[in-house]
This record gives sequence, structure tokens and C-alpha cells, in this order.
Amino acid sequence: MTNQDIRCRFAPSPTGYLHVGSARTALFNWLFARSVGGTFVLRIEDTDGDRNRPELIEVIFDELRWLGIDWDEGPFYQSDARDRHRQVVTDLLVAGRAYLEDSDKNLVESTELLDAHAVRYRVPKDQTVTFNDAVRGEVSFETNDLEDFVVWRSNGTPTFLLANAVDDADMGITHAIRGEDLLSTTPKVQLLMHEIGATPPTYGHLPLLVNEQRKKLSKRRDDVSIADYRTRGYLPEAMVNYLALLGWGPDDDIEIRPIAEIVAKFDLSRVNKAAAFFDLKKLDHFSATYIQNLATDAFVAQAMPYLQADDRWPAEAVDSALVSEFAPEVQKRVAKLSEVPDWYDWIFLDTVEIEEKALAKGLQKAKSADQVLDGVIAAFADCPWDEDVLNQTVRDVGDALGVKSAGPVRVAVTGKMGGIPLYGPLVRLGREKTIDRLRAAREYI
RNA sequence: GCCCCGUUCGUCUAGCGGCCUAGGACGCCACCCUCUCAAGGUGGUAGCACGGGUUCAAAUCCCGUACGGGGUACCA
Repeated sequence: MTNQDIRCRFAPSPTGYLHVGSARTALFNWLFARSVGGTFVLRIEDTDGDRNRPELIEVIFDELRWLGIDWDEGPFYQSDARDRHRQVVTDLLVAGRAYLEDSDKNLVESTELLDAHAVRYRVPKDQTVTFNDAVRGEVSFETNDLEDFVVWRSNGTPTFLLANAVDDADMGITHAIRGEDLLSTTPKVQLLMHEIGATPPTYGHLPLLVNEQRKKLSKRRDDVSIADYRTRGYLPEAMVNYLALLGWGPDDDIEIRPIAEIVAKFDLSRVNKAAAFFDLKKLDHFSATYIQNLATDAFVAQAMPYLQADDRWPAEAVDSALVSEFAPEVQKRVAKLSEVPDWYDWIFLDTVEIEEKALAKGLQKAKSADQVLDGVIAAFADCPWDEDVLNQTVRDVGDALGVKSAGPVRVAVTGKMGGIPLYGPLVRLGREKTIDRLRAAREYI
């Protein structure tokens, strides 16, 4: 088999939104396929009729595309192979390799029986199922530890075990890369594959992604929806880069790098075996770095929707030229796009509300803040409205009083203790609004 | 309970018998820069779970113990 013959797949079941664990599995399959020049197949495992939510299928595709994970074949739907699955179960029953649950009949005398009875596979005794896992090495199970498992539900649908085995065989999948939570289902699936005369693919079980409690990430408990990260304005490149480093690391210690390099470096056999904690702090660092490296225009284009959607001001109030002017300063300060508006708010707002701690620390407790504001108000009344002049003017007022003067001014004008450099935006804000804010703040002291 | 898997700084990882008095990154701390907050720069903090082997030599190989996790559904 050459690398071009390698076929792997991502096979999600549409029972929920795409979450980071699934996305990581999809990514590793994709990285593996791309790194060896093989084929990446997308298959939707929609056999569980009750828990299926068809409306989520498109959403899953959309999230994959957003992440830049493209597929070469598919999407295929497991439900389309229903007849094939039914035939396999029937063959198993006829051959005596499986039996109907809650029924005396050993054979399928009428196919209707398959709509009312579950079917269990007759697990052979005294066998050892051994396979060479691409990431964990040799793993083996005794069939005597396996119960006769259900391959067909009484509602007339195949279970994951059967559908997965049949589909992987029929689609010529050579490598099944999936989460470690599926490791113990492997012997069952392999047994079924042998029953239908197929050669099982090479399995590669990825270490689980876990939370602080070291438990498998769960949709209920943990914050794991890819869609949520997207909404919050994480860049997909950062997300993918970070995800690629969970359970794997390049040998040259370079972490933040283009996906093409990751593809070139990726090696399935070097994937780790131990569970990995999904660390939001590190993701933020990756995202911040990617945002910082964005060209100004690209950053502005991506940030505009977040600015326009902010309900503190009308969308029309967001002037892209103005956004652009201070973009480089904002880029250095955000980890995700949803944080952007808070760095610009004081520029778009007519009046600002002074934050509680800024009021206390920056104004009321600041030394001579009242005199600073009085001095600046007076000086700003007729000085040239220029960045350098404003800067120097505030300094002079402070020097005359022997205190640091920029703090109170910043709090008065922006309502916050910290922010992007003050004087450039002040020029754009204008003399009138600036002085109004200084006067308003003066009242609080 | 039973089966399976795992264990390098707090976290993600490099390491695949000598290059390791264990490297990088995030975080944290300090300093520099600075109108603030950041960014950036510099430095620091902290780890091979434990016990036995094998070997001239072990983070790396083997066995055991402890701890953690996954599975044990007519979910996947």
C-alpha cells in the first residue's frame, strides 16, 4: 500500500454541535491524510434515529469549513446504507453468528422480525483479539470478557458497532483515527469485520481532551462548542494551531506556525498517549498572537462586525477609518475579537460612565486629582488641538503640581484605568467632548 | 467489580539508552521600556509518580505498586 492509498475518515454523529474534542479528532484525521497525501472522507453516522438532530448536520459542516478542515469525499450518510446493514445482520442470523433477542426463532423467517427484535452478535469464545494501534502499540482483548453485544436495535436500525464496521469496510477505510473512549469497542468492531470478510483498518486512538478535573470533556459540563469559540471571535487559524498541539508536538519546539508546516511535521506515530487538558489561557495566547500578526486591514475587516453589533451605539457610528487608525494599538491588547469594542468604546460613546474602581482609585484617591483636572480643563480650552501638545500640556499641569497627571485625565475621558494610548484618540474625540468629560469627572471628586 | 489505557515543570509538550546537572511554550514572579493597560525585551520559578530489575550507562527497556482515566447501553 502506498501513501496515496491511505483513506481515513471523520465520522461524527449529529447528536450535538461540533465540540472541541470532535474537532480535534477531525483535525488529526485531516492532518494525517494531508501529511501522507491520502484521502480524507466525511461520513455522518446518523443511525441513532431518536437522538439524531438533522438540522445540526449543516452546522457541523460549517464549523469544519471554518476551521479549514476540508474533505475529499462525502459527506456520506450512514442511513443511506440501511439496506446493506440489514443484509449483513440477516446474513449473521442465517449463519448462526447472531441471534434475535427475546425470540425463540433462530433464523429470520420474515424480515419483519428485524423491526421488532434486537439482534445480538454471538461473541466467539476463547479468542484473543489483538491489534497494533498506531498511537498506543499492541493492544489485546479476550473475547471471553466481551458479552454478546447488540448489533441491531428493535426499532429496525443498526447500532454504531455494526454500521461502523460495515461502512469502514465498504468505504475502504485504511486508518481509523478516533478518541480513546472508543478503544474498548475496537475488538467488537474487528470481530464484525472478520465476519463480513473484511480486513480491519489500522486504528489510532487519540488521547482524550479533559477538563480541570481530568475528566473527558463533556458537552454538558464544559465550555466546548466550536461555534461558541467562533462567536467569541477566536481566529480559526489559532484554534486549529492550538488543537494540533494537544496530544502532539513538533520536534523543533516551534509551536505557533502555519498549518502547512504542521501538516509537513505531523507524524501519527508520535502522537501522545496521555490525556490533555484544554487550557483556555494558552488558547488565548495563541489567538492573541494570531490577531496581533494580522495586517491592519484584515484586523479591521474582522473586527467591524463586533463593533457594529455593539448595542451601546448605532452601527453607523462605527467609522472604519477611525477604527483603522487605532487598530494596531487594539490588536496588541485582545485575545479574541469580542474584546475589541471595549477598547474603542470611549471613542464611539457620547458620554462615558466611569467604572467604579477607576473612580475610586484613579480619581478620588489620586493625589491632587481635582487640581489636575482644573488645570487641564483650563489649558485645553485654548491650546492647539494636537497630539503632542495635549501630551505636553497634561505633563506640564502635573509637573507644576508635582504629581502624575495623566491618570485622572485618562479616567475622566475613558472611564477606565487602562487603555490604548490616550492623546491620539483625544484629537479625534474633539475639544468639546473632551472638556465636557473632564468637567463631568471633576464633579465626582 | 471486571476489561483496557495512561503517568516528564501548575498546564501543553521535546526527549524515543550516553548530546539531560531534562529543552521549549502557556501561566506566574521580577526587572527594563512606558501617560495607563498591554505588547515587546531580559531574567527567574517549577517536573522525569514510586519501588525493583536489565545495562558500563535509563526520563528513555522490563516487572511490580500507587494514582488517574476510559469502557462495561437497543449512545457513539
